[in-house]
Amino acid sequence: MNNKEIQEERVRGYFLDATKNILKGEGLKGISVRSVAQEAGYSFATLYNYFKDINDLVFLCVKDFQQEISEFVDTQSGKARKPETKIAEKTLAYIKYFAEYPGIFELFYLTKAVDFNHKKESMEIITNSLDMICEKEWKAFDKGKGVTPKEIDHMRNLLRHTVIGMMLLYLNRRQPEDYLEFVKEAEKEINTILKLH
Amino acid sequence: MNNKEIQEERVRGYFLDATKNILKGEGLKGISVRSVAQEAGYSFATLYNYFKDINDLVFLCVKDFQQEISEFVDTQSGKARKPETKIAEKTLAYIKYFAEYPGIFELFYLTKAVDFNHKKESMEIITNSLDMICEKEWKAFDKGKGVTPKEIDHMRNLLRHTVIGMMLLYLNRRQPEDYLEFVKEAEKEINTILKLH
DNA sequence: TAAACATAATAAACAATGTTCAAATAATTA
DNA sequence: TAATTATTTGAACATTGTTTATTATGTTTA
Repeated sequence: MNNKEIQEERVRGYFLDATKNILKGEGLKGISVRSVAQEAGYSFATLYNYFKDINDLVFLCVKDFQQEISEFVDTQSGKARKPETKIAEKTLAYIKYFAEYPGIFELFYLTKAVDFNHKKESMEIITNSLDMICEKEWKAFDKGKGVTPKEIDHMRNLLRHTVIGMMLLYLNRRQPEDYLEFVKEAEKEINTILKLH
Repeated sequence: MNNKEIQEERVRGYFLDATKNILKGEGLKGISVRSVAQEAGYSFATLYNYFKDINDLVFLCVKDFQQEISEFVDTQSGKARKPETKIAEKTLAYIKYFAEYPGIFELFYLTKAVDFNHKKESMEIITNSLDMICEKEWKAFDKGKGVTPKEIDHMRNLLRHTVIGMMLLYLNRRQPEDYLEFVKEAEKEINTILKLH
């Protein structure tokens, strides 16, 4: 990478950081060509020298956020016991992350697919987001006797759908209204799906 | 209701119908003050004589759509057998409705709560949408022996969350890509939750 | 009937948004 | 230093939601 590329990459980073800050704070409603550029310290027109459009910039954040979520989940979940228990812990941490940053949930799950245009990579990161977080544990679960791979596949799908549905209703429809109640309900549903008691 | 009120109600109806048509066709992206007014046959400014703003108008559609969904589900689901079977059938029909009209899913579940402003009624219709559709069957289920009310409550929550999560991923993230596969997966998850085999 | 009034519909105007492009500025090179 | 290249930017345009003053229409009253 030559000097020019290094410098370009730096400027791109300023815009990316600005976008991430706004998303974590105000969410998508705070994002505009002008607000991002101001936060980055450039004119709004400069943005178009480094990114195709504002969507392009927003969806480039997906990768970084998935990384951040992964790290957050690791700090939250305890030391290894049964894989199912670990999956339950990680999934709950996953939920708590999005409850803290609703703007990132919005970006991951509530933006329309058509806005992604040709950002197939970001799309796939999101689709597999939770599964990737628990990848190791699902594999370990698979090795343990008594559950067929098909059943595990089914559990993983069910878990993903339930978690996303719960978050959607809580973050977008205020149901349940109370955070603690939300977490309690989430624990209960996760445990049911994973057959933990 | 005097003549004036009747006529006002009629004009409101024209705008409402226009909005519903656009939502069923193009979805929220097709909605604008100008497009709705054009479809209704009025100037865009006229809209503000009858509705607070464009959001007001859009959220007034919720009630009508919930009614329409309810009727659709009734035509789709067969004659009564076990309540659980009926719930499964109705839930699948519910899913199929939204798969046909993604714009209405968008309106029901993907719009931000803050946009609802003071439209608490629309909000509650949505929150209880699926539960209302299957209300009778859940009650019948409750009367059948062998399942506690608490367990039923839990099943209802789990079903709601899973269904919404599935629809979100299919309609917003194209996962699974294929409609038939989506329906098959939905059936499987619904049956698991309702303990049907 | 004609003037005064009330109501309904609208056009004009404004602010905020995304985007493009030519001009201005900064950096590099001969 | 002058010329060239690269980067940054302001001006401009289209589209959006919303407000407000004006027009058009119908009704009431002197």
